[in-house]
Amino acid sequence: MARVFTALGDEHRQRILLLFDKGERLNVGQIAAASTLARSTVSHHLKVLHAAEVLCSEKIGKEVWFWINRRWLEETLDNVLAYVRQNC
Amino acid sequence: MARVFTALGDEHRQRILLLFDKGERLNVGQIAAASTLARSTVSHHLKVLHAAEVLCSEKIGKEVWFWINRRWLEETLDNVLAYVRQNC
DNA sequence: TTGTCATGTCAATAAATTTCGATATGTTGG
DNA sequence: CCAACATATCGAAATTTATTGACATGACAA
Repeated sequence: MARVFTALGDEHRQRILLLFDKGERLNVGQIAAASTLARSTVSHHLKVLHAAEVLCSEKIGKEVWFWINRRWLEETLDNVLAYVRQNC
Repeated sequence: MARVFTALGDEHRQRILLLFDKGERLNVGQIAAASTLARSTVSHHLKVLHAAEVLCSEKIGKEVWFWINRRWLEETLDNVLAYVRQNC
């Protein structure tokens, strides 16, 4: 769960997340095209986001499609918010 | 707002935040004593947390007291959660 | 004023992360 | 099989962040 905050605590990764429209899936090429970073760098950030379970992915043919793990994000933020309300 | 995630995305800073009981105020000495890090390192992390507005501080005499900015934390998490629910 | 205590700041080093190009892997179409 | 394509991975360099002890500051008490 702590990994989520690390993942979200980077400007480029935040930009990547903001690319996604509601329920949209994007492949690496689309994400890289919208970024100023090199493809391999984008790949690195996607790995971090995936490891934090913020993004899900599925490989279809040659392409890998990513989408936001809304459920996990919501659950994590909800838990932290509940903790704050109860203990802070 | 993005700074909050950066601030929370560090293990040592998370530990520091978890030290605080509900509504409690702690001074730098108490926080440093509960940590394995050097005092100057703790001071650095407190600065980061303060810059992100996660912690408030007040100097009283020789000591500086810190406490959690519950309102800001709650507001930030609430906003992000609302965004996620609406756009993800 | 002098000494002590709590904390902040500085400069140097260490460690972690980011970044990129080159290369590898795996997939599809010819 | 071969070529073209999408993506991942590797290794090195660059950048950022973390870490520390030494020193500075500022408050209080004697």
